[in-house]
This record gives sequence, C-alpha cells and structure tokens, in this order.
Amino acid sequence: MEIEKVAKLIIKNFPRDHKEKDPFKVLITTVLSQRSKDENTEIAAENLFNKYKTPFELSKAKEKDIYELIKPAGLYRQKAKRIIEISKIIVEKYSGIVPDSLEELLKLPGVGRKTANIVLYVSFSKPALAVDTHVHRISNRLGWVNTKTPEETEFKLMEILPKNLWGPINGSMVEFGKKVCKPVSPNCKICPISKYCKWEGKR
DNA sequence: AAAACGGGGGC
DNA sequence: GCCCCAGTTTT
Repeated sequence: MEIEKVAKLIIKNFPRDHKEKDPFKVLITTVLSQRSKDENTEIAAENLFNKYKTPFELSKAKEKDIYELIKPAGLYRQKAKRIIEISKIIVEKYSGIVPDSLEELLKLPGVGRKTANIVLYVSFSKPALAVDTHVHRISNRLGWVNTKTPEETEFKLMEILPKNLWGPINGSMVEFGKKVCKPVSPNCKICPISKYCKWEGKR
C-alpha cells in the first residue's frame, strides 16, 4: 500500500522524539502547548514544574501564583485555571494517577481530542491519532483523504493507516508541516515525498 | 458557526 | 502593525 510507504517516509525524515513520558507532565505540557509554539511551551513548562512537581502540589496552587510562570505559552489565565482544576481532579478522583483512556481524559477541562490523543500515545504508547491543523492539511494535500474537519480526517486516517503508525505520524506530520509542507508557500522543491503528492497547488 | 482566550516571534 | 502558533470552551 502506497500510503503506508509514504507515511513511513515522513516518519523517517521528520522524527519527533518525546523525551518526557511522565503522564502528568505530558498532560500539563500538552495543555500549555495549545495555540503556542514549542519553544514558548518548553519555557512555560520548565518554569511551572520547577516550582510544582506533582499533581498534589499543583492542586494547591492559586491561579495567580502561576500566571507569570506560564505566561510565555499564552492564553495564560485560561490555562492556569484549567491546569489547576485538572490537578485537583487527578488528585481527588484518580488518586494522583492520570487516566489512560480517551473517555476519561476528555472529561478533564481544557482537554479535547488532540490533547487527549497526544497523551495516550506519548505517555501510554497507545495507538492514537492527534489530528491538528498540520495533519489535517497534509492528509488532504497528499490525497489520502478529502475532508472538511479534523475529526473527519481522524476517522478516515484510522481506516487507511495501520495502527502502529498512528502515534508516530502525529509528531512527524507536525515537523514536516513546519519545515516543508507549510500552510502557505510550501517548499515542494526539497520535499522528500513530492513524487507521491497529488496536491494541485504544488509547484 | 463564530468569538474568545494571549504572549512571543516572524515579516 | 499584522498574523500565526501540537486547541478548547463558550456564546
């Protein structure tokens, strides 16, 4: 199947390694990463975990206590509120253990399909597709799907991609999307999978 | 379906 | 000055 071959090429050429596996840290970092660039997310996460290391500690913090720490990631008032609420729920309802099911993760404030699936893959090594704007755009450009919404793309991709590629393709598509297959003026000249691409706008 | 949330960096 | 960024929730 050609799709599988191309997916593996993307994964090989645009690796994204997740050093941190701790479910709580991955969960909080991923919430911080929403609509934020990686560099700023990392600064915010480092600031935060430097002071609050566990859900137990963070659940006792006040929102205003962490504004300055997470400000680099943006949307900081919302995120502060949600992060502390998440910590309280993890402590009170789950005894400090982050749940490992999509259904339970989606109940947490500020956790949608993308965030939940990233946690499932990165921390729990489960097959999970996090379809963000990059994955959505690139899947359509390649001609793998013909969809309007990311959720539609998610279900289509689950049909055409083998499960063992669900996790790895997420991060690799993001890197691919940032470096080469950009939203505007993509760099098709240096694209390693250009010959498999059906996008009409390609140059 | 659209608005709101937001600092930081690229242009 | 304007626009975007591993989105989600509220209106």
